Amino acid sequence: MESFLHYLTAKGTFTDTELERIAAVTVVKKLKKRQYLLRQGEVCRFKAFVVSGSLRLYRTSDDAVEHVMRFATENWWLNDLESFRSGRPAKGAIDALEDSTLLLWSKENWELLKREIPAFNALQASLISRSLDAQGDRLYSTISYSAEERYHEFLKSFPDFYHRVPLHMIASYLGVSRETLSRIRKHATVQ
Amino acid sequence: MESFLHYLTAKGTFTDTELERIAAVTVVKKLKKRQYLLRQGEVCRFKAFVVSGSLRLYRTSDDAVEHVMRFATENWWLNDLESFRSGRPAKGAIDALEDSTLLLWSKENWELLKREIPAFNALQASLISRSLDAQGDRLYSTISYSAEERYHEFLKSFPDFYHRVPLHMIASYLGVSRETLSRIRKHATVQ
DNA sequence: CGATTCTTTGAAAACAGTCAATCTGTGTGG
DNA sequence: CCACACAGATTGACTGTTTTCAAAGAATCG
Repeated sequence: MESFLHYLTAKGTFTDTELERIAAVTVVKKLKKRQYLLRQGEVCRFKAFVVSGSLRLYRTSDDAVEHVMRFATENWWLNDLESFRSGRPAKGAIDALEDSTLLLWSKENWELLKREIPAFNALQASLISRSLDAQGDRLYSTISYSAEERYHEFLKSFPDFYHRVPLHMIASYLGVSRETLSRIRKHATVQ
Repeated sequence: MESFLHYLTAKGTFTDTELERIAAVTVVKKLKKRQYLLRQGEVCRFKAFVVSGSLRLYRTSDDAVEHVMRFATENWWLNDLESFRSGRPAKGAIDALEDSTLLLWSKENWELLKREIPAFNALQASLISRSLDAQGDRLYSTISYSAEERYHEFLKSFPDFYHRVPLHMIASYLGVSRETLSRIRKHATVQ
């Protein structure tokens, strides 16, 4: 909770009353490694903020292969945006890669905070825009770069994931098989 | 302009005064095929709405290959979002695929409309969220499906693009070479 | 320790990219 | 109106990359 309040004050201007108001409606949730926060097909009724640990959002295709859409660690937001917004069943599932501590807000409280606290509303708008930019860049790199280049870009962007996330999930995130990523990595270290 | 007012009233609730206010600050722009609306490196200072015609937003990689990020036709919005928001040089360029008619708003007027007209603000927020969802789905399909599956999905989503957009640009959008797409298409029609 | 998860490796097959040539249709200028 | 140029699409032959399948080797955890 501490760290979240630091995060908020770093990202926007909030009065103490506003911070209390926000704190009053946040719920702390702890997840063990491999526990689900959201299952595919459920409606996503929350916004989550990662205090510690790491999680992934992934989709499962018809042939039962899991495809990682995003990772999230300390100070990242995470939910199934489309399901949260529309109330439709989530296309993705969310589970924990490590034991994690999260802060959750119900959709009702989230809307309330957006309405009542201008800086909160501005923050979330800016988060959405930045997600869109980031996802645009990722899309560009998947249609433009080779698997090897994407892997190195990934490591540059998220250096600590190398240790915290299993290789086969990074492969899945990059859209290549784990065998291919294993070989790419071998190449890189030999040089 | 007519069609845009129809679009607006279909998407939200606007009073006549609001519609006039919006109309008062929109600029009509016509582009010939192959003309640029935005060049890579320029700052994108406008939002555009496509009344007729079609355009593409693309990035050029170091090896001088063009990669189509998106297409836009009638009733689509288009700009370089990141540059528009941040004021940084655009990573993408925009040009016309056909002779096109657009409506433009300067950043100042756009912000003004968002501030003054709640329904306008709501509309643009919803557009951003939907873009994010759509781009998420596209990302999923690029990391999950084969080129052939993606091509058919593309045709299902945008049937008229088949006639209006050159094949090599669809290939670029899908992240495959034009030769590969040519062969995929041949396969499909033979069956 | 035993079980599970994760990573690596090899070999074959499928797939996609490159290069070069050709073919097609469109539109422009003479 | 024709000829020519040009943009776009296709094809073949070849190369290179990635997947798949199967097996085995680490690492981690209870």
